[in-house]
Amino acid sequence: MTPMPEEALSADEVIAAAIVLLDDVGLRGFTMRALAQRLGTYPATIYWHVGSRGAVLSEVGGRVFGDAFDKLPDAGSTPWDEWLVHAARGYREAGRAHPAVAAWAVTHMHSRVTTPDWTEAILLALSRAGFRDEHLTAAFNTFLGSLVGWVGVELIADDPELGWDPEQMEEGIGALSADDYPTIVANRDELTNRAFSLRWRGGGSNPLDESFEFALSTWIEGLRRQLDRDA
Amino acid sequence: MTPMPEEALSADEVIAAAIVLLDDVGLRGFTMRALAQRLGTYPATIYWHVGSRGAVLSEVGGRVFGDAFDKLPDAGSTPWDEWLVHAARGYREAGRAHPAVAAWAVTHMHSRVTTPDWTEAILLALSRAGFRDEHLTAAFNTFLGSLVGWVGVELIADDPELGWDPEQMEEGIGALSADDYPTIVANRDELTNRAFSLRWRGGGSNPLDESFEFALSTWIEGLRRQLDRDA
DNA sequence: ACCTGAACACCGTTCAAGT
DNA sequence: ACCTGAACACCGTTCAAGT
Repeated sequence: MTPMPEEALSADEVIAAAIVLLDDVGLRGFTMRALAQRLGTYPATIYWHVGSRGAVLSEVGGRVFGDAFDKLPDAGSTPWDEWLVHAARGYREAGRAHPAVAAWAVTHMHSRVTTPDWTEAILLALSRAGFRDEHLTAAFNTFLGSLVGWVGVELIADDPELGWDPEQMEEGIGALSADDYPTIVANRDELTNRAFSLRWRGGGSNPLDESFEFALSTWIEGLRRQLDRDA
Repeated sequence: MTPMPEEALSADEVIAAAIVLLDDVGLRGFTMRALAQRLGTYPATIYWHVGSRGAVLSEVGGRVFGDAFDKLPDAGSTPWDEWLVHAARGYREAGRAHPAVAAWAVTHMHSRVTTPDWTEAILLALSRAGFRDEHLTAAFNTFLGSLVGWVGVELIADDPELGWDPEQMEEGIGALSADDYPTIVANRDELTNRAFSLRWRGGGSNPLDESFEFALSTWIEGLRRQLDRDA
């Protein structure tokens, strides 16, 4: 398990340990000191091999979503809508396996995290669908932003420190009056812990599979409609 | 500007100062000490009036998006699709006015931030559109997750500390080969700083208006198609 | 009720020094 | 080239004490 103590540490080992640490303690507990300790070394060693905390997280994101990309079918030979479904599910599965990474990725989506491979493949799929020029850009941003954003929202950590007091939330939802909030009250059982903003368990322990599949087909049907409109 | 030194501080004043501080220094620079200093008091005073840093941010989110909600038309008398357009633009405008708050909201979307008012109104609009029971939940999550997530992705801070090295990114995009990344290269000028993952300027200074409107109509057309399918 | 001032237990990051 | 050990300049939060 632990690397041979005689061997020099490698950047790859740092990234791998960072992923495990993030899974164990979340974004908040992910400190350079904790990471160094797990590797049996000192914080400055991390800086030497990878760089700052942000650099480590970027590399982690690249690794996690890069691996997910490698499992996808070929965007050039799969029907575009089918490929987008595979891509979205693949992104979400990678996120679900490492929720802290997915949460971080929402607010740090640049080319080191969403790699050129992802970018090219999504653009290729949308291009094969028929999107061109500024419509290609818009369709790309629509798909990627909706996907990365939605999954980030779903995978909120259920960390009471961050403002989720389960009892208080349940009580708050229960106290909403039918006069002021008729639609919520009429659907309370259905919505509780299933609707964003009416749940107190994050997507890690409480995945919203049905909603995700619904959202995914909404995005793709919507994109299809945009093609019809331009044609 | 500054409150009378004789007057006791109020929670409202703390929230108001917090919003200004967040606008000035971003999420990273938003510390309890800095907030206390701006109010001419001590960190413990913040704790007495509002609570922890997370509590302050929750209240800030509630205020920012609560004010945005108050400007929306009535969800019960506006056509559902039209109302969703207003709601989405209102949310995004509030986010653009306070990007740090929007970025925080993505990973902290619970009932104190996305208030019951928002939840009720969106549910009402979707209910009037024809969504029922589990389809109502799914449509709600689709709309809110896509919206909050997309805007959060758009409004990434352009903070070089966080991994955006402009020169390095521009160089990286320029170095992509046409063999490996034909679609990116063919559309490079169109995509650079306009496509998520190929930009190095966040949505605060570089808004992606066209893509947002495209995304919004994609979501709504997609939802319409879901209704057709069930009917 | 409201605030002060200090303290506790941490952080990320840098750097001189070692091997 | 790779790592140690310590230091710097911060954090969020708590708490006894004041008024």
